[in-house]
Order: sequence, then structure tokens, then C-alpha cells
Amino acid sequence: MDDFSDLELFDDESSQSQASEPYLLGFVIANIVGLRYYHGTINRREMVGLVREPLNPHDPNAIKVINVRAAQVGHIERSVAAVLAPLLDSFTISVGAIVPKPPNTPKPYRLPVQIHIFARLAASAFVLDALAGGGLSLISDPNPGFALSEAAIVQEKKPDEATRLDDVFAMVGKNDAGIVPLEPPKDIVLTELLPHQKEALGWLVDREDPCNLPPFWEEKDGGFCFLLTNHQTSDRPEPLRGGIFADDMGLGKTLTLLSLIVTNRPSYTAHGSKKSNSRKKPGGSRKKRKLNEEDDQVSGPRTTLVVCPKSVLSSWVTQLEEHIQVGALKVYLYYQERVKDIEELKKYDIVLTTYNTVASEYGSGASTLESIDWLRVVLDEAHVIKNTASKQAKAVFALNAERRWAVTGTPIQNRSSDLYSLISFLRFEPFATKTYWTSLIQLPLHKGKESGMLRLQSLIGTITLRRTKDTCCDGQRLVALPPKIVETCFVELSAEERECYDEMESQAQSIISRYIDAGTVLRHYSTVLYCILRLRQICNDVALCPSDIASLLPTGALEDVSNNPELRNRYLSMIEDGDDFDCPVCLSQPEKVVITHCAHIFCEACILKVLKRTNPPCPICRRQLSRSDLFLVPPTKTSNDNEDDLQKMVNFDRPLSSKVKTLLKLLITSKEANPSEKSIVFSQFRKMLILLEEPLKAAGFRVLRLDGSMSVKKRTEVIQEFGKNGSHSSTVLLAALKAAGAGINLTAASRVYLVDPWWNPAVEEQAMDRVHRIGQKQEVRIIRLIVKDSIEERVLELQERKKRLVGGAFGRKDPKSQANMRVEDIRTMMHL
DNA sequence: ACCGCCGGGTGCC
DNA sequence: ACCGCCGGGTGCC
Repeated sequence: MDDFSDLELFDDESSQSQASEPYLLGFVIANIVGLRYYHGTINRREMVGLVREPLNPHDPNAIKVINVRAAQVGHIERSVAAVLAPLLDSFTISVGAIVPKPPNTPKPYRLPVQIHIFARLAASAFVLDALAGGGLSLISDPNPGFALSEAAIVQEKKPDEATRLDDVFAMVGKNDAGIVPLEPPKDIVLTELLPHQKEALGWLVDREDPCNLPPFWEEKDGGFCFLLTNHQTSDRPEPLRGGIFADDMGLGKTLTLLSLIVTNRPSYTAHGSKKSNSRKKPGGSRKKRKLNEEDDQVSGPRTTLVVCPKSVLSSWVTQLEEHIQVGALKVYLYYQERVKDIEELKKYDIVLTTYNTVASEYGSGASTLESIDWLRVVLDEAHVIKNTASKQAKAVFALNAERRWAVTGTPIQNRSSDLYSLISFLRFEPFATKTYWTSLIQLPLHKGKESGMLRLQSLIGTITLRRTKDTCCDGQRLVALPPKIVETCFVELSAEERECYDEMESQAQSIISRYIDAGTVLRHYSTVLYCILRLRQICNDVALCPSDIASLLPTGALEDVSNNPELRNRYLSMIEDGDDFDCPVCLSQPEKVVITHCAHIFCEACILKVLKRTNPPCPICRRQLSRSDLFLVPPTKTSNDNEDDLQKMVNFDRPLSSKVKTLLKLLITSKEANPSEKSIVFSQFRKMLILLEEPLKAAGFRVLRLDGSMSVKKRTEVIQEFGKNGSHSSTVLLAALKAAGAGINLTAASRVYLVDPWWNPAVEEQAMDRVHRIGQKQEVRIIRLIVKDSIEERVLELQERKKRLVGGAFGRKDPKSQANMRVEDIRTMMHL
């Protein structure tokens, strides 16, 4: 099952293809009403934000109007809101708004506003109808062909948005001339920071209490002016505390963040129990706070919430243990079992949790994480929230914190909308409000206007720090790494293996070419993947793959009960209740267990015999049964059945597969040359790793294994163990490609074997980067094992093509952006 | 008068 | 709001 986890058919990129970018349909005139009830001020020709208010008790269609300071100005009049709300809620349109006339003094009751309507070309007819049906007249440009020609321009311009976005970070660093490198307290952060990390720390500390006005604000006649919308106010705008920390992978972001947490630790009263309502007033405390300043009055929040993907948790734990003085920081792992006591959690310096944990509490009405005012929230691998509609994104948006950080090694994935989610998380007003983002950034950008690009650069430039491994620091490359050599070792199959492979491949080819001819590949995607999977397995070892491919096709195989959670739970509870387990047909313990839709249990063989009769009934309850009512129960995961089977398979006196033999030979040769050299063996197949363990041990290697099924704690232990040196230390780590997620440091090794190729080169690259990163002192040798004349060679071909395709500057290292296989790729891989 | 008309109260959503 | 709308008071000429 795990092998399929990344193989979504379409990523979101394809669903919002270039042709479907919103364009300006025109605008409607409406009134902002209820101005007398709110304090939000507004100036002439000022842009305002429109925000849906579905929970408004007076009108579920309510749309409120806010200014750049997010202060409410009024509402859109009811009749217009009634038309727009459904279109907004269904994401059919997006809107921007501008107040054309200056409000009179004294304050009027209502104010006309132009609402610009944006829609995708495909939806425009529907939107026009809906607007007309609601009695709204849409005004488009005097030029009657405006809307369409505009759309055409947008489509023409769109393809190079990606290229132009490469420039977004051009500004980053340009404003940073004034960065002063900073040392963290040495008694707590035990590791000496590298020069670029000290610079980053200086920048982070500065960003948490910035002196300058936020971008696009200007001081003017004793007041303040937001230049982009002409908003004037006498209140100083709140500074944005935090930002985007987007250094490349491997530059030590986690260590730098830990240093920030230590360095900017507020001082507290004894146990900070009295509630602080000293929310920073605008204009107050403009002066830089001195570090570690004694201040008995401060009793604000002390806790930093770190949210990261599960795969990175262990890396945080490891880095804490490695770099931070024991006991200096109180850290709580809020994951699985977790304390719900808010006051208790507030006593920690760091609460470490995952996106899924935050998401699982979101909207429950009793979210512990949401009810705490955090000192800061750090989102690690923040690009995971790029979809603002996802539950994870919504959940982290709801977190309250004085300071907010989005941390990512892959900040831009070729679309400005990915940046929006980060801005939105940072609560970087007014851009965090969708209507402002759309009108101030997104739209000018799509129209190809320079202003959009300049604005985006300027705002990203102020709040982002990004360096790559190639960035220079005092004329030196930030990170000088020893060389990395990638070589390919071709494996010849034995005659026996070759026969099996060819047989399987021609079966698979005939199945898949039939789908391709019928144009139904995508509908049979899982079958296709199954075929490909099997072929890849045979290249590793025939034992990974049952011999008859036909029996593996969905039409032949019974569905797995894990696809039917309700039934699976019933089955599990039946086992727990100690129900009798024997097959009622043959009265013995079933070998392969099948559970029926009516929840009765049989041997697979017995119930299949029953099924051969006409109109077969369930032998127990007499209900009619068909094949689709049967679900195969896999051996229980928690038991060792699976591994025992594999061990049996390994010890069955079977000759080793060609690939295993080759790998062994390579390992033995390098061991003879250098007995203490450590190697990592990556495979996508957990079974392959298990299968390798015995032969390696038999050949005298000390072996460790790291795979996705291990707990966070166990993984951390394994990585630590692997890092140890000495005559009894382990020299080979068998690792699942995916388990080596971002952040894991495997620099103890200097040799990497990629046992099987992954069609997305970025995934392999990520795995290699775990070894070839800061801290690596030796030359790194990477050896990929490829079976000649097989699907593996074609996977290499595919990789090359993908690499050429994404030659651009961004997204290159983002495994997600090219995670999916398309029909053309399938053709290549199947030699069709 | 199951109306028209008058004039006071009232006012976002 | 110098409006519209609501609802109570009122009622031939």
C-alpha cells in the first residue's frame, strides 16, 4: 500500500491550468452601508477589502467591507450581497473593490463602491447570467470587446508568469545589507554557528521587532499612508513580527531557529500565571529591546509552537539534543498522547507538533492549540499549506501568536498563489485579505504589469531571508561541500530472472496498450501502477512479486479490507472479542482470511468454491454473495507475520537475486578498501530492505534499518546509532527512500546505494542530500543499481526528461511539483 | 376601512 | 435620512 502513497493522479497544478486563470469581467456599483456603525476610515479612490461573513446572524449572505488596516468600514448592501455571496462561496468569482468618491464630512450613511468581478473564462457566461438575474448591471470597459480580449492577453502572458516569478527573490538579500550577525548565548546553544547562520540569527531577531514601517507605508504629515491604496491614518501600523525563512535545504535552518528561540526568550515572572493583557499597542515600544533584558513586569507568553510534518519531528528532537544545553529549554512533544491542560502547556519553551495534529483539533470547538496565545508559531516546511482551503492550512491560520514564521526550503512553486498562503498565515495585512491580494498583486501580475512584480518583490524582499548553497558570504560560497559523484552500475539478470521478467512485461504491455488504445489509462491508473510496480519489484528480486500478474489485477484479486474501514473495524473488534475463528466450511483455521459484506469469515479458498455455484448464498446467513462482497484480510500489521513470511522467503535456500548479489559485491569491495566507511542503501520497497538484511549480516556487515513504519522515537534512535563510530558500530543503513524525509542528517555515511530508481528525480535528490549536506567531510559516492534492458532503464530516461523540463530556478528541488506520472510517462516506461 | 392618506418613528448586515 | 419603509391612527364635505 505504501508504495502508492505518492502516486496521485493529478496534482493541483493541472486543475488550475493556465487557461483558467481569472480575468476581469467588469464591475458593478453597489453601496457600502452601515458606515455609522464602524470606525474603519476610508479615503478617496481607496481600495477596500470584501470579506464574506457567513455567520452573520442577520444575513447569511453578509459581506463586510474592511480597509487596509483590517478595520471594518461597513457592509455591502443586502440585495447585492445576496447575488455575490453564492458566487464567492463557490469560488466562481473573486472580487476586488474600490471607493471612487471621497466620503463627505460629516460621515455619510452609505458610500458607493465599485466591485470588480473576476472569473475564469469558462465560468464567465454563468456569472453574467447570475449577475443579470440578480438585477446587477455589469459595467465593462467602454471598449465592448474588452473582456474577451483581456482574457486572451491573460492567457498569452500566463505561461511566463513562472519565469517572471523567478525574479521574486531577486530582491531578497538586497535589503539585508544592514544585517548584523548575532551570536546566541553560548552556554545554551552549544554548537558554534557558521557565519551565515549568525547572519540569519541577526536577521530573525531583527524581524521579530522591526523598527521600520511595513512595506508600502510612509510617514506623512505626522500621519501614516499606505501608498498602494492611498489609505491615511494617524495610527502607526502594526509591524509584522516574523516572516519567511527560506534558506536552501542543508543550510541549518533548524539550528538557527533554535538559536532564535533561545536568544529572544522573554523573561518571565516566576510562573507567569497572571494573564497579560498588555498586547503591544501600536506606536508603543518602538525602541529595540535589549537582549535578555531584565524586566519583571513582562509575563506574556513564553511558548513557541513548532508545527512540522511528521517526518521532520525526529530531526527537531535530534537537533535539540545535539545543540542545546540539556534542560535549558523545556520541550513538549504534542503528538499522539498529549496534555490538554492549557496552563501546563504554557510552561514549556517549545511545543512541538505536526500539521495533522493541529488539523485534527481544528474546528472541534475544543482545540487546545487554538486556545493558547503563543509567543511564536513556527511552520516548518511551510509549503505544505500552499492550498489555503486544506484543513491543515485553515487550522494553522487559526493559531494565535505574537510572532509568526513560515520556514521552507522551497518557498515558491512557480505560482504566486503559493505565496499567498504564506502571507495569509503571517497575517500580513492587507495582503492577507484575499481581495487585496487579488487586486494589488495577483491581477497586475497576471496582466503582465510591472507593478505586480515590483510589489511582490518588494514585499517578499522585506520579509524573507533566502540564501542558497551558492550564495556568497564574504566572497566564499556559503557551504563548501566535498564533491558528490553519481555513477550507475548496470545489473544483468540471470537467465531465470530474465524469463520471468520478460513474461511479466509482455503481459503488462498487452494490458496497458489495450487501455491506451481505448483511451482509458487514467481510469485504470491503479492497475497500470500495479503492473509497473510488479516489474520494478522483479528487477530487485523475484521474491518481492507473486508470479502470476493476472492474479494481481483488481478484476482477479479480492479487494483488500483496508479499503472498507467499517468492515475492517468490525473484523478487528471480532478478534478482540475472541470470537471463534475457524472457517465454517472446512472447520479449520483459515490460511487466507476473507470477510464478507455480511461480516462472516471464511478461508479464501472455501468461499471462492461456494461462489462458483449459481446465485451463491452466504453459508451462514444465506444472503446472496458476489465477488465484490468479499474482502481479503491481510495478516495483522502489528504481528510479525509479515516479516516471518519474508524471513522464510529469505531462508528458503533460494539463490540471491542478481541485484542483491551485485549490491553485496559492491559493499564487500568497498569494505575491503575502507572497513570503517559507512554506506546507506536506499530502496522504495520496505520488503527489499528486509530481504537484504540477512544476506548482509551473513556477509559480516553490521546493519541498521530505517523505514516509514517506525515510530518517530525509533527513527531518531536508529539515526543516532548509525552516527556512532567504533569497531562495533554499524556500517550499513538500510533506509526507505521516503523515510529519509527533509531534515534528517545522514552525513555519517559517504556512500549511497540507490537500489531502485524513482521516476521523480527530486525524490532521489532529496535522499542524496541527506548525506551530501553541511557536516559532510568526505567525498560522497552515489551508486545507482539499474537492471539492463528493463523498466528501470526507462525510468532513468524519464528522469532525464523531467530534469530537462524543470531546468528553471524554482520548484526544482520540490519533489511534489513533479510527483505524478502522466500517460506519456507510462508509454515511455512500458516501452509502448 | 379587507381601503387610502397622514405623519411619527426609524434606519447595515 | 432634505430619503424610503414600516405600521398605527384615522376616516365625507
